Amino acid sequence: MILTKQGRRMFPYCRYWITGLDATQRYILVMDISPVDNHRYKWNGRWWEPSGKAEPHVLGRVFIHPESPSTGQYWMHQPVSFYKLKLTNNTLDQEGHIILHSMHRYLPRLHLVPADKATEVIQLNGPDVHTFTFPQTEFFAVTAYQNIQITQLKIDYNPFAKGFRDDGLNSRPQRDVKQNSNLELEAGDVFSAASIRGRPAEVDALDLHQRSLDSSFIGQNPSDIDLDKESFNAERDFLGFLDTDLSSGDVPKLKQEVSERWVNILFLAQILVEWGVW
DNA sequence: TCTACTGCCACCTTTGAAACGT
DNA sequence: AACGTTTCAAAGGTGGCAGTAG
Repeated sequence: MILTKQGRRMFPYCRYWITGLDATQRYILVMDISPVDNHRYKWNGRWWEPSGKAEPHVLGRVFIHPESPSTGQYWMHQPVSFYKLKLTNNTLDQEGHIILHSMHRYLPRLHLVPADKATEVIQLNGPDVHTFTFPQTEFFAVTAYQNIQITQLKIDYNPFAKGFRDDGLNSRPQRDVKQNSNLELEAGDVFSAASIRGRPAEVDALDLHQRSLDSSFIGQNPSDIDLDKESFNAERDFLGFLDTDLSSGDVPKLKQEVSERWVNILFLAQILVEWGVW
């Protein structure tokens, strides 16, 4: 994820499906981001490797979902998006963005706080607060991209970066493509590796894109979409989020089953792993 | 000298107000 | 007058790149 002084949105952002809440109970949804370990990292051209001790983490910065507090019924009737969350490396930030350090490794955390238990200071480690983390959402914070494949992935799927696509006027100069011709081979390897895992050998980027578009709204009927004021078109939604299911009974717990949509995200995560960037 | 960071830029999407048509 | 659609400009988000700092 890119950090800037004025704050930069996460992309892909986190979006959660929540079920099993008490429909009438009001909840506050809070997201924060915690360091995964105590290392600073560097990119050696192929993978991230530890490079010294981590900077002290800036505590106390969280993102409270703007629609909090809302009832369990409200949170469950649509996916909950955190696309407005912004990251910064400015330790003097006054905007309330989440402060992270560049070249460090982080994991987003979702906290479910019963509203009637909430005081002016939300205690995220309180007994009634349920915290969820998903290893798939781990990321490295940087101020400039280290890996051209991640850059290209974001350009391809972030609608705000459309101007940098190959068919755009501001596309990456051809010389870069030539310089990185070895990356094309690696990308080919990725899809070969994908086919080994049960995907058809003919799968290509376009196909992958289409498959994901097709499944972007699986399980979401038209009324769901109408109800979702933050609903986006399929292209914007594709890869625009790290989509995650939560489920709960009396006590929330992780949903074991995975939807086809989630499989898509996992598949893409797998690609990034193949690339050596996750 | 090298690496990470910063500020500015062009290009894009989103959003909301104004203009227009029914 | 009320409502719906279209247009347009401003705001905001994006990565690239050159310069700067350590």
